[in-house]
Amino acid sequence: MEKIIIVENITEFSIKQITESGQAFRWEMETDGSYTGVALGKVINIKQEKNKLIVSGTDEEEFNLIWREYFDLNRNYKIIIEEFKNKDIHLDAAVSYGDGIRILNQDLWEMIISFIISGNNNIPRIRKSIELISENYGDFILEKNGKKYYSFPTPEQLSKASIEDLRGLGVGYRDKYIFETTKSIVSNEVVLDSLSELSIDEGKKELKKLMGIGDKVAYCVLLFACKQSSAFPVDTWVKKILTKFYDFDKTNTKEINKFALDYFGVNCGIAQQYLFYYIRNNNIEL
DNA sequence: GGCCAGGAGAAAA
DNA sequence: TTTTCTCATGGC
Repeated sequence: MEKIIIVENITEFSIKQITESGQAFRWEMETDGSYTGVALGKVINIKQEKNKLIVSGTDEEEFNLIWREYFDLNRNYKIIIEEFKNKDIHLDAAVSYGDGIRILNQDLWEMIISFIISGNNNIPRIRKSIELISENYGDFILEKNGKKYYSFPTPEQLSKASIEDLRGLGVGYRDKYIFETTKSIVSNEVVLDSLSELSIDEGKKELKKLMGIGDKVAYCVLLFACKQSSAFPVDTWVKKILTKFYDFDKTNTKEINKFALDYFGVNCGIAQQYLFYYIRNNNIEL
């Protein structure tokens, strides 16, 4: 019998918006409107009814210990959103459209590989590759409704894959990046344990030692796995946002980050997520 | 059939 | 130091 708990009084939270906003790749909507996700080596299902969550696959103790932090429920979004709403009409619209988005606190290693795959790629194909990697190199967790779920492999598990093996999973030319990065982690050439304690600049510098990680991917990793809400990833969509909404067309990463921090504030990474989701899902005049 | 996708590395300027 | 070219792949 599966464990089911009910969590009440959850505000500024939409499981749909959170899992469909392009920050996580292993959540899927079920036919009943609930969402099943694989994260932290576990499988959980969440059905949301306004401010109430019906969560299966965990218990209260584990929810408070792990999932509360994963869903960033310890952060007060009311204050952040209020500040964004008063910033300008674009961010106001983006925040309204993305109502309920929170920045997940995901596994560092999984984010590194996931966003290496994301480069010059599209979200459905990124999801597909991550799924295949998990099926082939992760651990079997459980079977539910005829579907088997696998954890994301550890660096040691993934190190068993050759470049050719990885190419077979649809990652394209990123096969070498994944192979080399995995090797760097397994050999302790780059140590992930204390990465979250570094400053944002030091963290980026460390991450960029890994093959396949540049400024954009490093900021995604820092934002989605290291609680660096000032990390401001700039992809093709955010570039459009900056030029069209903010008349800012500089391409230098340092200058962009200075602008983002000065204008949006210390939570510019969170602003970025609302804007990204907004422009990506609306055909706004470009 | 060219263009695009949550870019990065290597070569060239 | 900054710009340009190339990379694998599926969807349109």
